[in-house]
Amino acid sequence: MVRYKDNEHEKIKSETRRSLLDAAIVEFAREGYEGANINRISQAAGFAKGTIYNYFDSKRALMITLIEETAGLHLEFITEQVHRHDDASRRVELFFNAGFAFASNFLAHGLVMVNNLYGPDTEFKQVMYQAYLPMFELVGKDIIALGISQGTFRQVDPTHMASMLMMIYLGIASQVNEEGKPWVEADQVAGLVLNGLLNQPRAQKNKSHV
Amino acid sequence: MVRYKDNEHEKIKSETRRSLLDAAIVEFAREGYEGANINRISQAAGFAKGTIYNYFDSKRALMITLIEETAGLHLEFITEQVHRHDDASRRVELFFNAGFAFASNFLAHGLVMVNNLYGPDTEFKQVMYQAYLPMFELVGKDIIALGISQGTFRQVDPTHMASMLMMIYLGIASQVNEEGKPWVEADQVAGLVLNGLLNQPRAQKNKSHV
Amino acid sequence: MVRYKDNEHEKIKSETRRSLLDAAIVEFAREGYEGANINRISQAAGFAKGTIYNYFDSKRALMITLIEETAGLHLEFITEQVHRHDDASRRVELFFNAGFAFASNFLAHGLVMVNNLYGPDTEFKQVMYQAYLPMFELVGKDIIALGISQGTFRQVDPTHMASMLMMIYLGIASQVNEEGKPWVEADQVAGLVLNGLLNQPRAQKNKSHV
Amino acid sequence: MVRYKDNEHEKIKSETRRSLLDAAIVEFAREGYEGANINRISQAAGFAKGTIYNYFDSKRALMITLIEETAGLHLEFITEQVHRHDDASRRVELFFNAGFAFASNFLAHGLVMVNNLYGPDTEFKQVMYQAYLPMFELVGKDIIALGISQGTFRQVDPTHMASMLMMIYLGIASQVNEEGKPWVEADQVAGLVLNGLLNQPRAQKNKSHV
DNA sequence: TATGAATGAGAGTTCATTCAT
DNA sequence: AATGAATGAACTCTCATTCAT
Repeated sequence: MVRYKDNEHEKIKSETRRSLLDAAIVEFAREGYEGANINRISQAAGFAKGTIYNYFDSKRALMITLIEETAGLHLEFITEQVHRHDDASRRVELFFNAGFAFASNFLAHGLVMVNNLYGPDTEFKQVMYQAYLPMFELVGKDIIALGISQGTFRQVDPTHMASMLMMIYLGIASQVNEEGKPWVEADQVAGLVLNGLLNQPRAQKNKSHV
Repeated sequence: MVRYKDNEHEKIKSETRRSLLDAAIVEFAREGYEGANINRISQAAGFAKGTIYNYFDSKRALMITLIEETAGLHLEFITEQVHRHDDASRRVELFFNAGFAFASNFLAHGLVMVNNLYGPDTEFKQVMYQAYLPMFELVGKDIIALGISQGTFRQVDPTHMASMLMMIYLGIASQVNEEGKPWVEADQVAGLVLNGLLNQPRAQKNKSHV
Repeated sequence: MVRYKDNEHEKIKSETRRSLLDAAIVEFAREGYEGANINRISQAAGFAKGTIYNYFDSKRALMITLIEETAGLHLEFITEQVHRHDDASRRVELFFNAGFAFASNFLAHGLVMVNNLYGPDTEFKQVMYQAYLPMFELVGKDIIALGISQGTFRQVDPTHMASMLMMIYLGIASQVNEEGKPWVEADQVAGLVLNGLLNQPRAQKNKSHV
Repeated sequence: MVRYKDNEHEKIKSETRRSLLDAAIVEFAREGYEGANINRISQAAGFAKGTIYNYFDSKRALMITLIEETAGLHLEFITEQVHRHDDASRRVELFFNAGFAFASNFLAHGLVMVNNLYGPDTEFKQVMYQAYLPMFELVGKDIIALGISQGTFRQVDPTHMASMLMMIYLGIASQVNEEGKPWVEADQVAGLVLNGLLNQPRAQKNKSHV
């Protein structure tokens, strides 16, 4: 039994896998899970129908891979930006800004996540919750609890408030138009939320627009 | 066919239609649009599978009917409660309370609406927006603009703020558990939002929890 | 809820089902279970591809139905003939004659049974054994045990000998040519077996041929 | 490519071929021809899926090779034992004993042969008959005709009786349980058959069991 | 010689929809 | 108006086979 396994094969495999995942997220975003067509994904990636099954066990497995990959990407994207400042109030703004930027830059990923979050498939929902737990923790600890300990936020329950922020974020960020623009601006939402969080609500700016 | 029978026919027809719609909303809520099974809907309503096509042109037409019907029901439910008080701040609370109550009492309807709102089907989304326009107007005029004219709310753009309130409401209210309970309370959301809206943010109550 | 279910529907259903089963046994006989094509069966029966699924849950379920139906038919066919005489020796001859006649007249049924009996599918084997139990009992009780009680057969274990007869029968009867003719004659096998069973082996007839 | 390497290549090739055949007979026995998976065979033999096509043109060709190889093995096994005695009656016993021993010792081979013998694939059946012709001849000449010339067997047609013996043997020997044990003993079958063959049927032994 | 990524024909199955009754 | 048998397009998934390395 001789093994010729070399870097060449590994490289091809990883590139093919990447193409398939990229094609899949686009298809899932456009058609939803049920409407998505596995053969179309394979062909959009430049391969024959069957190829996708060399990389993923099933349509469901493909979606689950995408959810987990996206959650990781999403977390990384947001964490990196939130941690740029140490002030909790500033972090709230960064959180919404980064979140909305993610929704804009990774339009398909965002749509797929929201489809799953609000869709009827309970397994996907479960996977979503698991995969997004770290982000809940980020918001709860590195933003809310931080703000409380810094004395700038009211004494709220961090977990509870984290849920609320996440939901507001998801609810709004997910409603983007076709270019990835949300209907409202990140700063406006951040402002609204901060007014609810701060011990000393800030002087109102931008009186004429939210 | 004699005339005195016509009314009876109309009644039977309308009862059948009602049963079908009721069965459909449950099926769509549980399975999503693509996963829903026309046959199962008919059976659940107590009819054979062909019957549904005597009342609706297609599965899509059935869903569109449901969206429009639900939007009407939803608007009526919320309008009735919001109009119980004339004070804009009080109306914000009533709006969230009524909204969450609707999500609880009309669980299936709520799930189907959210599925469509966040789902991939653009036609359904269009129909949703059209159908919910009156509710946007209710919030914009009878709550936000009212509050501004009453002097209690900041000078925000009513349309914009109405969008934001609707999205916060939908984002949160849609994430209910299986008994229809949302993760956060209507009052908490209303409090958060009011703090962002009021000229004079209220003294903070419930310091320990949100 | 009005029911128009009438004899017409029942009749159509039972005729269609019959056609499908008839087409199926032919297809299974020619192609084997794995090689058989569900769509081809439906079309051979004069229906569209999908029709078969209005009558059978799956390809497997269809095969199981056929096994059970055939076993019943087979038993009925053989029982009727075996019971024509009360003498055990005569019944041995009738058994082999009836069995070979069945293999000839129900060629496809016989091939399918033997395919399953000697094939790799354990579920089908199980179903076969269950379905053919009554025939084992027929041979054990109404032939072997009868012959012993009549004093013409040696004191053999009825169950054991029934197995042996069944296997000899199946082994031989199943090897028919394309017109349904077995390679050896029923009478010859019966003769061979009777010589092994009888207390007083018969005078040898047909000396020149087996 | 230097010459002294050729022998080594030949050896490696032949070892690889052997591994593939060994893995194949197991897979075919467990899954049947249609259910067998070429990929799984290669893997079980310790090679990648493509390797098998360096040695066999196709799945069918692989099966045909196995049939022919097994028939040779089978014949050798039985011939060797049958020829140990010169007495025809004794040879009948040896034939059944050796046959049942083969079924036990070469369980997978036996299953595959029987699958093909009773299966729907006519090409495989043809190959089987061709490959087993020498064994038919062994039985016809070295057992039946011998017994007749020795005066111990009745004047039967050797070819015909050989068919019958082969079929009884295959029919019974093929129905082994998972450890390779047939339901009835070789001696019992031999006894039954001998009683049908002998000029002077033997005194009955084992009256209580078969 | 061995590899394994890629192929694509073909399978079983589902189900919205039609229509004669 | 209600029925339910029939339809057939469309889908996911399997796997024998090819071939460049």
